[in-house]
Amino acid sequence: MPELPEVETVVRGLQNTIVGETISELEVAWDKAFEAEDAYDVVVNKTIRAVERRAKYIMIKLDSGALVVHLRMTGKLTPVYPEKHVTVTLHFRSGKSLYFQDTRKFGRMIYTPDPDDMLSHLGPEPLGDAFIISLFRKMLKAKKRVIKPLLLDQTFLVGLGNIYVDEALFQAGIQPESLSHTVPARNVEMLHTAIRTILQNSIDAQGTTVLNFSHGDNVSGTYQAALQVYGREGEPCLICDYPIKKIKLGQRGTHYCPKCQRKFRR
DNA sequence: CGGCCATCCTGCACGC
DNA sequence: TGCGTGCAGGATGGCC
Repeated sequence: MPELPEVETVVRGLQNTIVGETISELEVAWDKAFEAEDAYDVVVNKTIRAVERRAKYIMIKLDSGALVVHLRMTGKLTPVYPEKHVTVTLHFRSGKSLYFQDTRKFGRMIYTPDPDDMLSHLGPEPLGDAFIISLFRKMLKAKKRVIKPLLLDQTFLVGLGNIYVDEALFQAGIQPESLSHTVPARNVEMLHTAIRTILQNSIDAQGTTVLNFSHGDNVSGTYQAALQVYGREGEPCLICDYPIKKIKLGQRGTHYCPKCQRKFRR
């Protein structure tokens, strides 16, 4: 499933392939996948001026306004016609097309006249220069929440999905049920490093590696090799050999090592 | 405000 | 083998 690194990879690809293309036709095969305040044809005859990423959203900027795309779990944007599960197609004057393929149909493409406004509720970018340790410490202190659901909350911090959160908390030695404001500075520092390292490494890997995501915890490719707790319930911790535990937290499967990760509550 | 739940949707794993 | 059931996930919205 696409998390921030895969979205970043998609954006970089689109920057090289669709900027400058003019939309000649919009084809909506699955009605819920496309939203626009006005009629669908607002995008027709508009030219793509830039493609940017914000959080896990892809912003396809037009002469005016933008198409904001969220791939959710199974969405893909591809210039090659996929046989199945195409929800939206952008046809270009050049004769080329861009297909939004989405097996599970959770993904959305939304036309908005003001993309920055639409995405203004989102938290800071973890890989941005502004995301420094002192800021992160303040952010965690300001909330009194269970840390895992907090890190998944995109209005708090963007980019982390269920898999990366489990991995980052493991690397930082923090038990997922810990309360955000009680985590010691040392562990906050480790968490900050873990989040940035995991995301950056994953972006770097996707530039050169074809990752094959199949389903749930059945993840293959180099990505899987990097997973230390996610999907490893009952298997030995790579540090201490104690069996990895799986619990339900905020409706999400949560994996951690009961020995290596401390529960900070006060 | 925070925690919890359902919702969306499909494919896959599991048990009988 | 074949069927039914449950689970996985990101984001949103409703409820208490």
